[in-house]
Amino acid sequence: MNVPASKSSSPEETIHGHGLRMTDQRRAVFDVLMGERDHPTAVEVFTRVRAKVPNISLATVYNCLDTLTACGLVKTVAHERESARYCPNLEEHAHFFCESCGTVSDIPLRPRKQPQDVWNFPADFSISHHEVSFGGTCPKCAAKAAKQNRN
Amino acid sequence: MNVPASKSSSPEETIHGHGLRMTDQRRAVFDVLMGERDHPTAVEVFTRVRAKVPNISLATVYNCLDTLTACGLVKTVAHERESARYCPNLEEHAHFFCESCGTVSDIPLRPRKQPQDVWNFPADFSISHHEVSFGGTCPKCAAKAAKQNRN
DNA sequence: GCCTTAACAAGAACAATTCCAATTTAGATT
DNA sequence: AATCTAAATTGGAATTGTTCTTGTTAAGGC
Repeated sequence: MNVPASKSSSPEETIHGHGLRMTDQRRAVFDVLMGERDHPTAVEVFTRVRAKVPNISLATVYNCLDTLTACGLVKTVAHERESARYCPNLEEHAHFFCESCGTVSDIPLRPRKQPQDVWNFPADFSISHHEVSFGGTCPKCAAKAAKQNRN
Repeated sequence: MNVPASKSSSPEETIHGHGLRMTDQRRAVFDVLMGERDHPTAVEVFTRVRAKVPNISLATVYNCLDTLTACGLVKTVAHERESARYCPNLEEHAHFFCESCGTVSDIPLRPRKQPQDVWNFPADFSISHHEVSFGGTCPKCAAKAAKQNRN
């Protein structure tokens, strides 16, 4: 269960490639994530999906998120033990959490760079994945704060 | 509550500098973390501390860990929504989680390097902190696996 | 159209952490 | 040294986010 979803194939194909079915619920959960790419929590996905699939249960949302993640269509984002968030951006990237407004932004990796350029791994560590999250103030909130201070 | 503990001063001084007291419990929790620097969870700290302070409660361990963290004597380590771990290494560093044996290793930042060298932040993001965690196989487990494969 | 298995729904269970109210303690003040 | 006050600790209850369980529904191959 670690086959990356090739960007060309549809989510249906990817899911079928894992021997699983594309159901209304999975489709709706995926569409919600693709529709508003703001890194919602499971509960946020749940409330949004209900607009389309009114009888879906929270357990099913969790199941769908898990299977989408297992198929490599979605990434799970963890930050400081807050509730998990979900992200359909499959490019390598880090996350920035604005402490003032709570928004989460994707931060792309620079081309041809890798974490080992900055962190000094003793020899023979074999890295299979990394999760990088930043906290601070986003440009919007920084601007707002600057305006306040001017008065 | 964001004054870094200067390395020269004792934990007592640092705690007093925050207007707080050094109690037996806080001392014991701190000593446990300094004694075996393996990134224990709160419950692991709890069981270890009980050897010294048999009546300490788990709630107090959580309280102590919080105050030590607030005073900058200890860092909280989060990884993929597992239980929090605690670390008395105040140098800037990332963490490596071995998926095979579960050990956590500190990975130092290279001198004069910073995360922005690798991740491409749009202008005006003001970063106040970052948390970086890697998953993979540690040298010990890699060696073990290689040995197995040789047979 | 039937049958097997995957997927779903609803709620119970769970684990980690936080909260709360009552008691104890540290240490400043007399 | 006794007293006082705020801070710290305790134990248990409560909360939160997530997973598990059991019965029901629905796909898709035959």
